[in-house]
Amino acid sequence: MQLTKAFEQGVCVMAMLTTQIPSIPVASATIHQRLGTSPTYTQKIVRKLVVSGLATSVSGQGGGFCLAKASKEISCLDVVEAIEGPVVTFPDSQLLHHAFAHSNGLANLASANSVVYQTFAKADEQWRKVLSNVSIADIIHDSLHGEKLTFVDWNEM
Amino acid sequence: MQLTKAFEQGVCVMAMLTTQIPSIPVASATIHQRLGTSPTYTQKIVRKLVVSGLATSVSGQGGGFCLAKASKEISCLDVVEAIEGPVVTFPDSQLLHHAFAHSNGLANLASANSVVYQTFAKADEQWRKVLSNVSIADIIHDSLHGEKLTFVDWNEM
DNA sequence: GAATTCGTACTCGGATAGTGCTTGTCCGAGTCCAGCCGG
DNA sequence: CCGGCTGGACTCGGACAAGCACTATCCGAGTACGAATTC
Repeated sequence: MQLTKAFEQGVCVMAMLTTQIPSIPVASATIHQRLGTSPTYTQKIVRKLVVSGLATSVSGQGGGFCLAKASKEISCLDVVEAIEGPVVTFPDSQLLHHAFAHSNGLANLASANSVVYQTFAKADEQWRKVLSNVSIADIIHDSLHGEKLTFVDWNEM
Repeated sequence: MQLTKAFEQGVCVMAMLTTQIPSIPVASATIHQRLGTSPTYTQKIVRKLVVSGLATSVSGQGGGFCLAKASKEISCLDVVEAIEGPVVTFPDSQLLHHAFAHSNGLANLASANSVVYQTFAKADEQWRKVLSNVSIADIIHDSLHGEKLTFVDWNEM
């Protein structure tokens, strides 16, 4: 069970936007060139960040993408859910319910379905909790090992 | 991000084995008929439970599968890892590292890779912790709503 | 009547299709900016 | 001057193709048990 690689790209994009000089948007071309990824696919991923309200887009010449809010206001979980949608690990196709609904004597086993569902819901909740307590700013800060953050213009590099 | 449907089948199998009269193995045919799933694929899933030490197999006529140990000694996490293998949610293909390793001034951003990795490792750990505290016996018990567990022979039903 | 053979029922495990989601491409449409006119 | 055209650079967003992991099938091999066979 893994997140998709699209999420990994999403994290990279957020890192670029965070370290970008705030007044200058990062162009789509700049992003996929730096990441070495597919131009159009990466564009779609960035678009998800925009739709989720983590980034803003600027059309036209000199356009691109900017961070929508302070990086300390954006958690890892926000990025996960922007790219992957809501996280529900138990693939509830009601198999337990269907398997045991018509069994003599043990028909109550059918309700194991919701018991399992709720157990995984709790586990998911804990997973989300950890990620919601770590912001993009925290990630950047911890990466720099005390070095001071300097904004750059990725378009120029 | 979801577990596979194979896992859901695995849970159903464990539920059957737990409620089966301990001295009689459950035949492979019995399992896939009750679940309404693919015979051969379900067989492969059960096999994974055997390899992981959650179930035992009996060859030959009258053969089938039994629980390898008491159901209260088997956690949800055991079943997850038997079917899915170890759970690592961050798909670490070193994209962050490669993207920023050769950037002027911000090369330290490359180490964000391991920071993110460890963040997700913590989240995964919490997820596992919840599941390891819930046993198959707990699931069965909570499903029965106070009704007493009666063992049956699924082969006969 | 006991050992051997045989048949049946079952699991083991690899090779190999089918399917659906992730990944990637293409293209038309919309938007913004800058420079070029014409009044 | 300055207001409106025009072209280029860019994002928007859907339709569609490719790749890969999950799902599913098939088949040969191994194993246990019981019944028939043989001496």
